[in-house]
Amino acid sequence: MRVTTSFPLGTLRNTPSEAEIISHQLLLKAGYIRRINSGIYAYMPLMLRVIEKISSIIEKELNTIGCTKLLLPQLHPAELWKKSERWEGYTAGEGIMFNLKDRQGKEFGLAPTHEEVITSIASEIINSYKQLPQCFYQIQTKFRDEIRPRFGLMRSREFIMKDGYSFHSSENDLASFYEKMGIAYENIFKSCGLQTVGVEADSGAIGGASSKEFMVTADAGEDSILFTQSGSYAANIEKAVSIPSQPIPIRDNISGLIETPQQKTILEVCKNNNLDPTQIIKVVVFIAKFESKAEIPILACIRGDQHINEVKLFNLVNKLHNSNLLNLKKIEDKNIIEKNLVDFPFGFIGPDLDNKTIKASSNWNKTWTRIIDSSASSLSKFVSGANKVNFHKVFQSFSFASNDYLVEDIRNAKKGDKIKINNNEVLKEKKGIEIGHIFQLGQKYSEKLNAKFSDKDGQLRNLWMGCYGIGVTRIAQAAIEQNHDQNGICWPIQISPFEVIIIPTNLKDQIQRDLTEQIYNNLKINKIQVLLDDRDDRAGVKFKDAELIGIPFQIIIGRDAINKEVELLCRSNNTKLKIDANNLLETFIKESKIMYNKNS
RNA sequence: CGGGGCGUGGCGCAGCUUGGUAGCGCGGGUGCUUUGGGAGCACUAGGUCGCAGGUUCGAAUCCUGUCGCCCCGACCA
Repeated sequence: MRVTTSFPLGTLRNTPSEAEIISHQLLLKAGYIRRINSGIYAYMPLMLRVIEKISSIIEKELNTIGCTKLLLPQLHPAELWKKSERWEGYTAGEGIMFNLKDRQGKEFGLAPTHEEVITSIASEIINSYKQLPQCFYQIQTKFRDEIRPRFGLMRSREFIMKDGYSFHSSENDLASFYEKMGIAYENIFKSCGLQTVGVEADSGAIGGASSKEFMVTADAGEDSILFTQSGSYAANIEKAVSIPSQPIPIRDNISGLIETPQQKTILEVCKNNNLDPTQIIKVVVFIAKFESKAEIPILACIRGDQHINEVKLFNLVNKLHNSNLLNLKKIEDKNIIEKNLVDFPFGFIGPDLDNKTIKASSNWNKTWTRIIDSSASSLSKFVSGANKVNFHKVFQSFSFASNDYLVEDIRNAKKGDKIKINNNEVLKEKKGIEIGHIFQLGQKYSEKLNAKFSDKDGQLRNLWMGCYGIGVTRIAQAAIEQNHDQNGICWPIQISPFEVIIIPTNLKDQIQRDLTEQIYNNLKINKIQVLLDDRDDRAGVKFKDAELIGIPFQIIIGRDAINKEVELLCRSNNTKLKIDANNLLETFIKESKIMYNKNS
């Protein structure tokens, strides 16, 4: 490709002010993307080549394990999503699915994901266990009405995703395919030149039993990963399980009511009464709203020095009820409290708060669902709210054993926690960018969409399903976050838009021009992906742009052209080789091979 | 949705306090010079100052409303 005739670069001298993180700034400055609207971007020619590179790496790896590529519609009829009972949750309120009506008033959604469509197709074309297993995938634009799009392609409203769906005759077969997919994912990310870590994850709104996320570690990441140094454990903070520190034993001479005027926070209570946060149980109040319109008030109790993990709590509450949980909110708003509660001692609530605090006139369920984290339930003597304004209380040998209480893990694991009692390894924390996520869905969708097959015994059974996503455009940006320097992008060669860029320093020099053409044509004939910067600009301009756009190799043709000598420069480590033009192709092939092998 | 910031040519910004009809750097075009690290000189094109009202002889500037973008959070995955 020639820059002047077929591949305008569109680089900028100044960094657009809208970009906060380095990868986003570089994508804009180097002309890879242009913003059209919040969270909506155009992929410019350079970017499209990166996307195509990543896509073909994915395709190659997935085809190897027997997956089949197809392309599904992006406009989905609401009825399909109503069958899976996700329409409400995905469109109402804070749902992420863009939706619209056609001229007849029929409802549609713009696809954020494709479980419904693929399951409905699978149910039609898969009849027998003999056709299983089967895995379909596609690479396509997804639409998500993100509450807050940010950081360019990291969280955008339109993005390119590889999504795959597998179908199995048994849970075992699903589990083993899931493992195979995990390995394929590792190969894919390695082939893209990325350093990733696989972590246990929450399966969120997609649902299902087991799920694993693949993270690119980077400070700009939106997720937190907890892991041990040895690699024995790694999980998303939303999912991570750990052992909290030992509580400090509470002193013997304390009992009964403690007057705690205006002391609404754990810290204030501790400071004024010579207590430690580990001796206190804090009670946080939530309201859970379900698709069935049911509203259930929740008391969540946890040791004072620990924090509630709302994802864990959400999943738990969701399981307790046979309707979908739409939304779980802390109760803080005065109006909501006044409308639904009576004599509510906000700031002084204990785990034994009376059900009578819920007003008869309220829409809420009239019993508190009491969920106790095990960090709290293991305390036999502790301090908590006395359910009376300005008072706390010492609970002596209080037990959470009755039916009123549910003891579960709703605690946020944190760095410094141990993962096993007899193991001194502690958790460390890093930020990560989620670029892939694999799920064992089980039969959730096949059941709702009636996708069955005949098993060996002639019985109709629900298909077992897995689903597997990779953020293609997100990989591109994450790769920049991991591979750049002060001068610009340093693409891993596997996903670079070109392998090499030719920079003639002075095109007015006939000798340089001739040598440039000769080298360019020779590389092209030999199927090297080469960009020729044939702009009649000064050398400095072309050097700067080449560094900015991050092509891994530069061939510089300059004064020594008269001696048939050129330079081969490596972008990432800045090493320069002076070579005879006749040996250039050979040397380049050798050097690029080394780089391909190093990265993957 | 709450908090903060910002909307002035393709990009980065100044001007606004104290109203007088828009400016700088980069980028673009033409010419000459220059040619291995974002060149120099000269000329030049390009802006309903986000939008709508209002105040005023006169509004980028003051007032009201509105839309949008970015960041933090909530939320979401």
